[in-house]
Amino acid sequence: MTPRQNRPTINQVAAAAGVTKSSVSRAFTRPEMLSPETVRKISAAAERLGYVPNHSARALSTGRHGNIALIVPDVANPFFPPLISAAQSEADRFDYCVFLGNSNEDPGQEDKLIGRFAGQVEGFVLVSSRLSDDQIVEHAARRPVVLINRDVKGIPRILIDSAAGVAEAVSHLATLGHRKLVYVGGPHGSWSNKQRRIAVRRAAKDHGLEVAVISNEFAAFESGRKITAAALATGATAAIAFDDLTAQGMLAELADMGVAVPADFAVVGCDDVLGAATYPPLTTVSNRSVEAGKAALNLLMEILQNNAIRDVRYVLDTNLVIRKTTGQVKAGKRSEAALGSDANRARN
Amino acid sequence: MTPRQNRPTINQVAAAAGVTKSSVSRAFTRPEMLSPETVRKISAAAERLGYVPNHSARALSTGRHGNIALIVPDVANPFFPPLISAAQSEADRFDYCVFLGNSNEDPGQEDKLIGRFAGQVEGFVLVSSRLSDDQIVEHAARRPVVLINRDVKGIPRILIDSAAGVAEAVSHLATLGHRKLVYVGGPHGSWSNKQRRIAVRRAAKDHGLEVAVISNEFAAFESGRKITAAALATGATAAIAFDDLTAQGMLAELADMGVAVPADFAVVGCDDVLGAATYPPLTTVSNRSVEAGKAALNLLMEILQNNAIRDVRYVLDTNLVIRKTTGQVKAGKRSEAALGSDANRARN
DNA sequence: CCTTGACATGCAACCGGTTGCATCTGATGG
DNA sequence: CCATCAGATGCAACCGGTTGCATGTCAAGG
Repeated sequence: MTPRQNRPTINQVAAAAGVTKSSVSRAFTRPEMLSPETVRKISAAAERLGYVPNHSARALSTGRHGNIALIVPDVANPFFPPLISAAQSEADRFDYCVFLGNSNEDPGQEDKLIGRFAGQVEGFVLVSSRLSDDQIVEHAARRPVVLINRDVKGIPRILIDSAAGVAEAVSHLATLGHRKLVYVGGPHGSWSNKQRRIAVRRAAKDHGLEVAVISNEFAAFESGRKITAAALATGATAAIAFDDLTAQGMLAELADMGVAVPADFAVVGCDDVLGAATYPPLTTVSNRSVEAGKAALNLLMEILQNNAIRDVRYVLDTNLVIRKTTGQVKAGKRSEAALGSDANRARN
Repeated sequence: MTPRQNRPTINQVAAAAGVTKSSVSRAFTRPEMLSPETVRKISAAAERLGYVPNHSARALSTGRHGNIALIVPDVANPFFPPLISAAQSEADRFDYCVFLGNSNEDPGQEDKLIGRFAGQVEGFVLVSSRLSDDQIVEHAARRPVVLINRDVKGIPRILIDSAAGVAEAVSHLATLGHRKLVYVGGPHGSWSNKQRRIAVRRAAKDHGLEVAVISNEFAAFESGRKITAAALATGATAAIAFDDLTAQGMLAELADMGVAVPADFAVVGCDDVLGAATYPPLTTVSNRSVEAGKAALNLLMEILQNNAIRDVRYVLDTNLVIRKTTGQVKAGKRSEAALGSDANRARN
């Protein structure tokens, strides 16, 4: 019933080469233990038969699977694919296979996926995990875990520090004459969101700017559109959005409303996932997701090799990429900042 | 040395429940063979110990891994993530884990990935595979394979028929008064590219339009920009691009060149991956990638269950989504069509 | 020439499940 | 009351590798 393909086994190779299976096994894993001639003989036989070691059998006896799992909240969010791709290329260098999990922003789903993968991976990379700190610690106790954009003490983590870029954005807007900003937030469980919100507040304070905060659970084009009216109602003359998608949605909505960007309202995105592909090209905070993916994988590999978890906290800096959605405030706009702040739904 | 976690094994559960491991095994796989009371006893013991069956051990003895592999040419191309996400959700329903492979448009890499995965998956979904037909047939002989956007006889396949949408686009452009079109191509090995090119040619013939074809190996924003001058030089008044990314690049370049869209030049994309997010919002051919991903997975699951490969060829229709990058040809433009066709680099 | 030890290879147990067959029990029917 | 049989459970082999230890060989050293 089971559609077992008749792939040759180690025994068949052994028979063909006139040795025992121990030698065949060693020819593949520790050839230096064998005489060169034996290795050659075995390789030839293996080649001839088309032998490929059985992954499950090997995993069963060694406990190492040669697999890792990468879990992201939303594959379709353009922030993640380049990261996924980079992580995968790195894994490839180490001959590891990558399971991809899509938690769909749902902690329950994320937890379930981890459970499903747990039996056949050596470690996890959790990107922008939506789990609680406790859950993460618990999982990390079982298997090596590396986090990206999540700051949990004791768990190795790669953090993209958008704070620096966001601060630059605020400073840039201040220089352009803006007096009141609105920060349009992102998902609740997101470490990046919290970090950006705090960075906006702090930098604004340094520059003596007013800040309104609007929360917006789902980061996407459509929700960016929806939130735009509320953003305008705060009386701010510029918005810093949680991410480029949100910003892009705002641009579309602003265009439909006849609000000129950047003349009447400035917009800054975050993560630079759209490049110069928006209209007008979006001023945004740079993105280090490729490096983050690469670094996370290398870190995980190192941990797996040394079998020792170091408390690493690796921070990647960002900076502002100025394009065309920010500009000098119009003369009349500054005074309006004082009005209409009742639409704020500030969170801390 | 091996960091084997001390997860409880079937033997420990057996001991705790006072039965043999056969019964524990059956309690999980064929509970109807056991008395309800025994099942209850075993479940309780398993629960208490936190027992989870070992995936590798199970795979070793049954030959089924509960894994499948999904291979795409470029994770970062926005066409694929929604498909990946959809396939994953479906896999989840069947308790399957998904390996993701990124071939980076390279047949060699794709082949290598398949080899790496082969030992631990029950089947493959190859999306827009860049392998040769022979290679695909060869792999399909070993493991069940389902193709998306690749038409190989005898291999189950899901095809997104953009031909219908493309034909609609040509007809739409003809109605608007265009007399000469240019098709801006995509990757060589791409079935979709071939299909679209043929569809453009055929529909253009039906409507008595002239067609130039420009090839453009890598489908992306930047290459879309680069190809724009050549596209204009053909003397066409409208372009149909292999995909939205290419079209978006063309829009950016046209804007920089001061060519008004759609007044001076019309652009049609393909795959509708950008939604209304370009400026102007892009007229494009609809996309069925989510359905394709879902269908491919269900097909694969069916094949795995029935252990019989049917020669399925499942076609998903598309249609034109008219937005703002196509419009009536300006009076003076029609006559220009006859000129400047020396820049054509037509391929068949 | 015998001892010693390094090196190459074989032996057999083990990893953690699954499964065909044997065994045991108790109920059913003649 | 015994033969029969179905249902529940145990036994042991097997899946395909890895690895600690034993064995065998051969060259160098005393």
